[in-house]
Amino acid sequence: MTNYLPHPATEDITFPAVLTALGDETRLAMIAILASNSERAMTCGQFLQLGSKTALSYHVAKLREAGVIRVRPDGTKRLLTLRREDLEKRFPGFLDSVVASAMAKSASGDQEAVPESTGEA
Amino acid sequence: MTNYLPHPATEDITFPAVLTALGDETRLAMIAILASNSERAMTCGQFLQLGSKTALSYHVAKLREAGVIRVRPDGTKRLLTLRREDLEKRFPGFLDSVVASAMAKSASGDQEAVPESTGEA
DNA sequence: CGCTTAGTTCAAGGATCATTGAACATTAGA
DNA sequence: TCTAATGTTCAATGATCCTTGAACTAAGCG
Repeated sequence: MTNYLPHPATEDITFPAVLTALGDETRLAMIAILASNSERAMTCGQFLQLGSKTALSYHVAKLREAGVIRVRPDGTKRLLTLRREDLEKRFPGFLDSVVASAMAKSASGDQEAVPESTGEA
Repeated sequence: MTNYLPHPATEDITFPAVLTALGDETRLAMIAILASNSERAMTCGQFLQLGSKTALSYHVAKLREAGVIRVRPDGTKRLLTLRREDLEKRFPGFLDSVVASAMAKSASGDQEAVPESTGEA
């Protein structure tokens, strides 16, 4: 199994859990960054601007447990992706409106896309 | 001033606060009921199915402080309304997607519209 | 093996949350 | 004025949240 970190099945994602997971500035910023990065997978390390390693580990777990992101081990790293399709299936239009609002807010904070690692993971 | 209960101005409504306010089953249910009631004002008492008077008072305050609902005194009652236009101005499409998902979820719970008080308060 | 990179786990701490019951305030009606 | 209806406030309680630093695990490189 490439997938030993527990993720809820699509049908087990609940709306209050997703809302709660997104109702935190750090996590909302992570989602905005992930979305603005054109859906490319990102590592926890690429979010260090938002908090300490420990704090990020905590927030990543929250987002994963709520079903908002998928976390896949890759060497010593973790690759994070938005569960866009699953969320769209379950809560149509919701993620897009969240991302739009989250990016509008963080626009004042001048959120530039994270530089690509030219090769690959 | 008809409006002594503190409400945030439209431009002061923040996205994380709104998400946090909605990330609770009771409050989400209240929003779904308010929306399903065709935007008519409702009183706290009409939500007693969802919790005690004290608990409702608490949740109503949370929703008001986050800018999700407006609360207007009317006799001994409080009239609650969704701040639909303000939210739409600030987070376009968001409320509609939330209401849609919230009603889909509570559909299993068989949420019928609250009977109208045929006369008026 | 030894070292580095990347992230996790744990315990502790302070903050906020949601619920409860008792007491209170306000408005309206008899 | 007395009483009922509708909510609010307060203090207490147990749960959950977010952050921190220290210790740890796991993978890859030389």
